[in-house]
Amino acid sequence: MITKLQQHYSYLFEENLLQEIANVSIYKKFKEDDIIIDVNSYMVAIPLIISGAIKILREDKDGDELVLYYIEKGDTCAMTLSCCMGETKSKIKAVAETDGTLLMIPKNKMSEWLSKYKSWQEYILQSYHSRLNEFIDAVDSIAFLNMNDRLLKYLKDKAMVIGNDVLNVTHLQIANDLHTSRVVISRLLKALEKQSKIELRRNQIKILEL
DNA sequence: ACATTAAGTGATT
DNA sequence: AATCACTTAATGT
Repeated sequence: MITKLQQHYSYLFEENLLQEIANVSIYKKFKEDDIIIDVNSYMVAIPLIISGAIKILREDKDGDELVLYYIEKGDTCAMTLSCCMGETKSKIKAVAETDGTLLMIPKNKMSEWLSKYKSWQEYILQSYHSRLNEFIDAVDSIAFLNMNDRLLKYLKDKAMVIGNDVLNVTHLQIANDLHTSRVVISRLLKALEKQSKIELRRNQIKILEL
């Protein structure tokens, strides 16, 4: 496992820290659509993603969802970090976008390393920084962008995290992620197809140019 | 052949 | 942009 760590994280962390991570963390595999973190769950460990992608979404009391952003290898979940610090419940839900693997780091270690390792401290800070930016983007797209632009961003993000421009999703799934109705998505997608930006098939969308 | 699910469309608010 | 009502197309049993 230490070798896998070195492959993906050696550019981020010093050798001692890598070794310590390897010693205390738990290696986990996850499959597409697995729920990594659910709302209102207490965090006992923070995830460090080795491979695959996870989407972070907000869920209201009716179970309506809204995708905030994606995290990939080398990322961690800033929400979890803040939950670990404050002993609060998770306010978000994390669902696996693809199959992948991650490390769970016990939360007591995470604060211990903050003072012990400079690289860890920088990583956590930088992680907060980038998540906050993505969060602002998400807010922007809801507040200022029309549905068409949100859909474009969604398709782009999705293609990027799975590293493929053929997406296997239904219009209904997209509608749920963007918190709108299927009919709206179908119409917008149809319009995009007419502009030769995408190609539509059942359960599949191929991205030509965005 | 029939049922189910995904997608397309016009009309209305 | 959302909702309704309805049609059409694809897919599974």
